[in-house]
Amino acid sequence: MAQVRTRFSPSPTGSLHLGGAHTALFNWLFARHHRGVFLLRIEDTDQERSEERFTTEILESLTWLGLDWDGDLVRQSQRLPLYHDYIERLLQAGAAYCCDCEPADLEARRQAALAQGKKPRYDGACREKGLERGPNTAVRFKTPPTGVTHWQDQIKGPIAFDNQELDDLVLLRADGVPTYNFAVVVDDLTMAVTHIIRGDDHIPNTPRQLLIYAALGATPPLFAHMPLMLGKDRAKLSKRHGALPILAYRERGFLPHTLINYLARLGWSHGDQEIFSLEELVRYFSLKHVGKAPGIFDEEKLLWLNGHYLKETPAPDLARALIPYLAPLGITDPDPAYLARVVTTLQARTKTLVEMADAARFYFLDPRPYDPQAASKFLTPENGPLLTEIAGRIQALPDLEEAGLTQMLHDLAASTNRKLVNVAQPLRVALTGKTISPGLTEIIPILGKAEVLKRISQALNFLKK
RNA sequence: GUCCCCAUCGUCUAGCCUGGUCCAGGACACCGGCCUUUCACGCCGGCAACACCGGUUCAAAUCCGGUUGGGGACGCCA
Repeated sequence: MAQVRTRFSPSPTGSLHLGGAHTALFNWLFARHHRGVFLLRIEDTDQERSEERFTTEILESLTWLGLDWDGDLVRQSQRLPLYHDYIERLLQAGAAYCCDCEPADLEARRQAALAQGKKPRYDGACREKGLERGPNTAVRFKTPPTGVTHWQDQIKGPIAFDNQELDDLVLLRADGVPTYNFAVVVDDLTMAVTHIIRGDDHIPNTPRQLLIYAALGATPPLFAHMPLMLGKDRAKLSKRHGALPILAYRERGFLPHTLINYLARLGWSHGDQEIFSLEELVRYFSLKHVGKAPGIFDEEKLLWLNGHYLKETPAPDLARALIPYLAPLGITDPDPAYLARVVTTLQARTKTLVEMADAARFYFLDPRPYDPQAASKFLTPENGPLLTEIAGRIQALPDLEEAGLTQMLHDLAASTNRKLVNVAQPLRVALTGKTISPGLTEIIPILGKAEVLKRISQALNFLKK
């Protein structure tokens, strides 16, 4: 087989969402698996709704996910002469014709048909008029009235449409801008795309595109329609399901590989395996194991995966990734070595980088003001002597080894006739301001003796009031 | 409405092509328990599905047909 060439072709009318990233990923994986080429094309023929800021955001999203594309970015808006060239060919061949029907009329006829329960389709009014190109004429495709258009879908299997179900679609608008179905064919043809992997909401477009390839005398690429990603209510994923732009997941503290792993496993599988490195995904990916049924996006599982990768990522790497999330809390320029130690204590306890940053707060900032509930329960006058005693013992410790600290806490519990938890909690609140934190014997060595003693004395001050 | 696609635990899925090894396996979530200085992690255990009806066959989650259900598409949007 010739070299595999796939493409991702978003339209810059909005942010890149999960669904788009899903298709982009499958195209990328397929191309990389076959050591082929992955192209990126911006479908900006809708001049009304396309915006440059969305193109920028889409590129940033793909880059963040690590989905790198080959060659230059292609923009449909810069290929107008090419489309006109192909329109001429179709017109010459008698496979297309000009149409001067009023858009408003067409819309009215469409609504009327729909209201009568009929399939809304263009009636071919201008088909035999022999109109010339003019300022108000669009160009339509002359769809064969009979016959069947079919293809072997690489995911769904054989699919067939009766040509009579298809109407004469507009190829070129009156303003000279091509429509989606036409531009896509010209682009995929000229970019030599071999496999079109896209959402199965494009299935109805496929016979139309196939017919255009045929009219052009070209061999069409292979088509693979992947199942759609649905929201909790089983409808196409959209904002109301909380489907956020890809970059919003970055803001919420997800690791890019979490998204990659999650998206890969939605609609595709490799036996029972859930966790995949990028290399494994590239190695194992195959259209053969892409399922046909739509999948529902499950944020719980995404969180679980992120928690998993938070545990797996080496602390120094994670520390670097955490820095941007610390800044909003007022923690800037943290010492890398210190931060890496901090991260080690938080990896198994948080599910996002945002949570981790929040949990890391006390390592850098004054634990005061204390959590009111925690303080009223544990920073009580009767715990004063206990805290004083703890301070004394820590002061006396030659070093802050975990084993020694554990021993000290147990000894103290025994000698003061308390349960260990009743020794630990007051100290925890004194050091962190909260009742929930990493283990005390992990925290103390990181904060260091001086800081620990300072925080205990601050707590003693507090409870005297 | 018409056309098209789809159908295994609540969710993601394995198995289906090449029927028997499946009274259906894994994961998330959930529920117990263990561990434990808090919270997590981890470990152990549990709950839970082949949409329905027919057919083919010695045998069907697996093949065929229909029904039902869900989704998608019907633009001078992509």
